Formats: sequence, C-alpha cells, structure tokens
Amino acid sequence: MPRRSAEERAPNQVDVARVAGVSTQTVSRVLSGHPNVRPETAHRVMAAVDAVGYRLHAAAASLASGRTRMLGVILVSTARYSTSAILLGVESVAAEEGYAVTTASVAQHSAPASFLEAFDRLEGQGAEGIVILAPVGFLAEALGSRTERTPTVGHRQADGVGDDALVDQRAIARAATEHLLDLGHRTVWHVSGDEFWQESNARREEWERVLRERGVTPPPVIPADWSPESGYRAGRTIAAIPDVTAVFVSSDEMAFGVIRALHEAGRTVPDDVSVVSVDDIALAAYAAPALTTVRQPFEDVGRATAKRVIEMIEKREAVATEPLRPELVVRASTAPPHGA
Amino acid sequence: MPRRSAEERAPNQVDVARVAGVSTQTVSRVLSGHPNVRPETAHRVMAAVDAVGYRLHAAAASLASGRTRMLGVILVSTARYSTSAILLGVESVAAEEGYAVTTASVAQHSAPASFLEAFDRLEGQGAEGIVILAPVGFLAEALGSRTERTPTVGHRQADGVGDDALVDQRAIARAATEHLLDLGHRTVWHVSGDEFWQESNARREEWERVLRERGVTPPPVIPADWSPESGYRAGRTIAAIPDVTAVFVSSDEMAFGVIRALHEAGRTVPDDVSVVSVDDIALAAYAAPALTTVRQPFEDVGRATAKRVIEMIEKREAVATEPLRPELVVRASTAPPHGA
DNA sequence: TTGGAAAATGTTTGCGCTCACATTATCGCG
DNA sequence: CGCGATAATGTGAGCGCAAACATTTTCCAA
Repeated sequence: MPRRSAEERAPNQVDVARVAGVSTQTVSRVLSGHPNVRPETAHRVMAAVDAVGYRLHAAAASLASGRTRMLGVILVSTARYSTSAILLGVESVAAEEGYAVTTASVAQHSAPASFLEAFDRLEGQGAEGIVILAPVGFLAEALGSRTERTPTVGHRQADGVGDDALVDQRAIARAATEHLLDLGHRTVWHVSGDEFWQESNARREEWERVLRERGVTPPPVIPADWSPESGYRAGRTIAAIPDVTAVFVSSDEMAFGVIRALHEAGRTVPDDVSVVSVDDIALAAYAAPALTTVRQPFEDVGRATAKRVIEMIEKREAVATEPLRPELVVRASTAPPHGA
Repeated sequence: MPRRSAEERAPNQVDVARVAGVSTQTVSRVLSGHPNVRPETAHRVMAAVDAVGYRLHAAAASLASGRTRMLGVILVSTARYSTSAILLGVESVAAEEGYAVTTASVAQHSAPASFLEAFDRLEGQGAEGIVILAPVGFLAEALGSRTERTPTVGHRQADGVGDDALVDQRAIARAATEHLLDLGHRTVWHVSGDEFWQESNARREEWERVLRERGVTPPPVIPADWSPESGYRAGRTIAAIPDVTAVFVSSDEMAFGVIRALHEAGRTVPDDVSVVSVDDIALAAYAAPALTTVRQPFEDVGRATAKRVIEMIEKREAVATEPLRPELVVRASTAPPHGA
C-alpha cells in the first residue's frame, strides 16, 4: 500500500483516540452510536473528531464489520422519466438509513446475461441488497440462487411478493378503462408497453377484465415497447381501424406518439378518439391535447422499494406501508364519443 | 466481526491459493493483471477461482491498496432527461475502466450546503473522483479546497476548463439563432434556462452576440428554469407581445410549455411563431408541431466527463477527445415568417 | 458498608487483501 | 558450463476498523 508520510495520511481513529484521551474502541463506539458511553466521553470524542478532521474509513469499517451499507441498483439504460424518479426515491431512503447507492446500467432489451453481469458487478462491489428497476419477471429464473444470497427486489410487484407496498397496476388499468367506458365509449383499445415488464401485462389483463365485466369483447392488443416511436407505430395501426373511439395507452411517452399518428391520419384527439395514458410525466400536461393520465407516485415507489430491501438486509420485519394509490388525472385528451 | 463458521464464509484468496497450489500473492497478481506471471500459473489460478467461486473482496482490496476505484456522481433531483442520459454515459465508461459509480441526489435549487453535504457523503464513501451533474459555477467557491483533495468535474464546461471535451454551448445558441434569422425572421426572442446553470448563460450570451452581429438589438430575455411550467409562463409572456415571430427556447421541455401557451393565445407554431429549442429529447419529434431543436450528445458528454475524472484520478495526461458537436435538427416548429 | 450487577472503557485479535522485500527458478551468453 | 540478469514466486507485515473478551468503574440494595 502507499506508505505515505505522516503528514499526508488521513487521520484515523488512533489520532482521534489520542486527542480525546480514550481508546480507539471508545471512538468506534461513539461513532457507531453504540450505547453505554458516557455523554461526557462522547462529547470529548466528537470534539477530537472535529479537531483532527477525522472521517470514518468506509472500506476499513466494512472489512472489519462485514457490513458495507451499500445498496445496488440496476437500471435499464433508457432515459425514462419513471426510472430516474424511482431512483430518486431509493436514494433518499438510502441516505436516511445511512446506505450508499451504487448503480449499474443495462441496455434496454438486453439478454438476461447482461442483468446477471450487472448483478454480479454490484455484488462484487459489496452491495448488500439489490434493487432492479427493470422487469424482474423474466429474470427470476436466471437470477436463480443469487437472490437467496443477496436480497433483491423489483421496483413494482415482484411476482406477487409484497404487492401492497407498490402501485397497484390493476387499479391503474381499471381507472383508465372505466374512465373511457363511463364517458360512453362502446369499447376501449389498448396499446401495451414492453411485454417483458410485468406492469405491462398486469395492465393488459385488467383492461381485458374490465371490458368483459361490462360485457364487451376486448379488441386485439396493439403491442408497443414504451418508446414514443413504438407509440407512433401503434397509432398508425389504430388510425387504420375505422371505428376506434377510445384508446388506453400504457405510458404517456407512447401516448405522444399515438396522438401524433392519429392527427396525421386526420383523427383528432379527443373529438374523434379519446386517449388515456399512464404515468403523468412532467410533459403530460403540455401535450396537445393535455393528457388525461393515471398518475403513479414514482418517488414513493422508490422509497417503498428501498425500505423493503433494507428491511430484508437487516432482517427486520416488514413495516406495513401505505398502499400507493394511482390517481386518474383528467385533462383534455378524453371526451365522450362523437364529440358529443 | 461475524466470526462465521467455515461453510458460510465466502471463499478468499487463501482458498484459491490452496487449490491452485500457489501463494496468495500470486493469486493477487493474477487477479490484478500484474505482469511477470507465467501463463500456465495464471491459468491454474483462474481455474481455481472458478472452482471455489471466488470473488475479490472490494473492501479488503481497497483497504490494502488505498484505492477504491469508485466514482461519485452528484445529481440534481429532477427527472430531467439530460441528467439520466449523461449518467448513462458516465456509467458505461466507469464500467469499462473498472470503476464503481455511486450517486447522491440533491434537490433542485438547493443551497450550496446541500451540495457540500452530498460531496462529503461521496468522499466519505471513498469516491476517488466526483462528477457534478449540476451547475458548478456557483459552487466553485463553496467547494473550495475540496476539489484539490478529490478530482472534481462538472458535466459541461467547468468554468473554462476543458471545454474541448464537452458540447460547445455557444455553437448551440449560434445554430439555433442563425437558423431563425436565416429563415427571414427580423429578430429572435429567447427563453433562458435556470440562471444558475452556465450553459443557460452561455447560450444567452451567444444568442445576443449573433443578433448584434446581424445588426439587431436583442430583445429582453424571458427568464425560465428548465421546467415545462416555466416554459408555459414564458410562453404567456411572449404571447402578450404582438410582433414576436421567432423564439429560441433553451430546452425542449420548456418549448412544450411555450408552444402550449402560444396556441392557447391563438398564435400557431410555426405559422405565427417559430420555435427552436435545445436537447432533442425522445419526445421532441412527437411534439405538436415536431420540434426543431439542437441535439446534444448527452451520452457522449457523460462518457467524456467520466474519462476526464478518471484521467485526473490516475494522473494520466488528458487524452484529446473529439469535440462534441451539437447538431441542428430541423423539424416542423420553424418556418419563414408570416407563414410565407 | 459492602457485594454484586451493570455500565463504561480498555486490550487483543483478525477481517482479506496488497505492498515491499526476499527468495528461488529460468534464461542468455561468453 | 557457469554466472549474472531477469523473470517468477514466496514471506511478512500492516492498512483502519469493529468483534469478542477482559478489566475497571459506578451504582444501588441489603
């Protein structure tokens, strides 16, 4: 190691202990908030810490304790609004709980192998828990025994585990579909998100269920992949179908594409076709027309997710979380059929 | 530390060394790509690594070597497209160079104190270099001596240092402004971004310069803060001014707001008013009308930035980087004046 | 008072690794 | 064939900290 001269060496607990007139162990105890330290001693130590400019050496602490206090996050590398918003929530909880967050990006639509590589990289860096902001479903089997070794959670419903902490995707689809039916539309078409994401499938299923409940046979799904481009293509498909009056699009970004395609085909929104989407990104209110959409509390999703991993790491029992409610935000992209 | 029983202990270099029939030092040398190891020995070691399922213990390596191979990134916590795209670039370079990336988010418009706190947190976690994806200008003095201890770079031009690796903000403003003037507009109005960001000011200055070069006195700047909402407010201001025919908006997201406000006021884009913006986010092509915008290669910005910090950390001399060129993408939001 | 428990603090050890230096194997060349 | 140089490998120590255990101090009840 770099046997550096004394003057450029960072101060360590020995330095603090010397100044405070205690043992290094006492310094360690004070710093880690251990009980059984006299307040007066603690003060002396803290003063010494300030005096010498000491800061805990994370690597050493982690080597000695076997704890890294580090969370890993696997992101899909699209600049999707939702992902960054969720990450923000994860980070805020991590900071509160004294965890560091390290990220690993993975290309969109990567093979499971890339996810495993990212997973291993984060594990290798010492992550004690891993949050995957990507579809976990199709990874479950690839991940295999890894998730036993390292607590791992997906960002939304992870295959039926812990749904309660996260946004109810079925409620989203129900709110959107019922809104359109309640306006008087005979049926509702659906542009789905990437098929690998569970929420995409959950929404599709619930959209179908709602239609059947109302005695309507669901039209075929128009598949897309979350991107605005895919939404545009879906929109062209829809524009080619004569009697469509209402579409439930699985994300705001796709809705921009859908609306563009409809307008190019001479179908106006909402006069000819109503469009509801999901997310309520910042630009949703500034689309033309402003998007009626089902808002997801992304930051809260991130917070809830991070709390859950930390609970798993520390083997604390899960704290019941408020269920996160999606919220229908009605703007200008929906109206009763026939411009009526 | 948790004196765990042998069976649940993770394999270490001693285990590998035993299986490979070499010393731990040789294992270490093989793993860190040291020269002077016989290929055959290296193979034996790698085979043993696989056999026992060994993975380097990052904390121990870092304690012994004094290196953490960790980069810190400070993000402003808005889900801005550009930020996540840059982060992606940073990460890809980090992964290539064997660095981990840890992030710390800071609220938008925070006091410098929050940045310092984030900086200290990252430093405390062992970051060897720090990337600030936020306006560095107003932080320079607050950061003070910290940047001597830990290499720090901003994401774009860091006060005149190393401009060449990053996007030329003046070229952006010039391309946008000249595009409008060349279309025949008599003058160009400007909606600026958050005043704390240097690129915002750089663009404003260059916009002014271009106008003066063409003998036009710049109209007053309409201030905004990057958000679509602020763009909308700016748009209302502009709509109240009778003879505006061309606007240079400092970001796509604000342009959505500006266009919305103009349309609400009965001014159509581009027939009555042309709008150019900056970024070319994924939704830019799906605005109504599709945005003419100056594209910034965000991922490359992130890559260049990361390369620069790593060069600073490893005291390698700076590798000359291709200058990153912004690119004017002409779509439908600009046209010659008077609908002509 | 004093004994005994609990609180407060100290001592020793080792986490897993890499550094510096020591030693041994290998090679080229006169 | 032998000797010095270089390549290849080994040995010992210590990075900074927290766990386990040892010791001292404090406090209160009998």
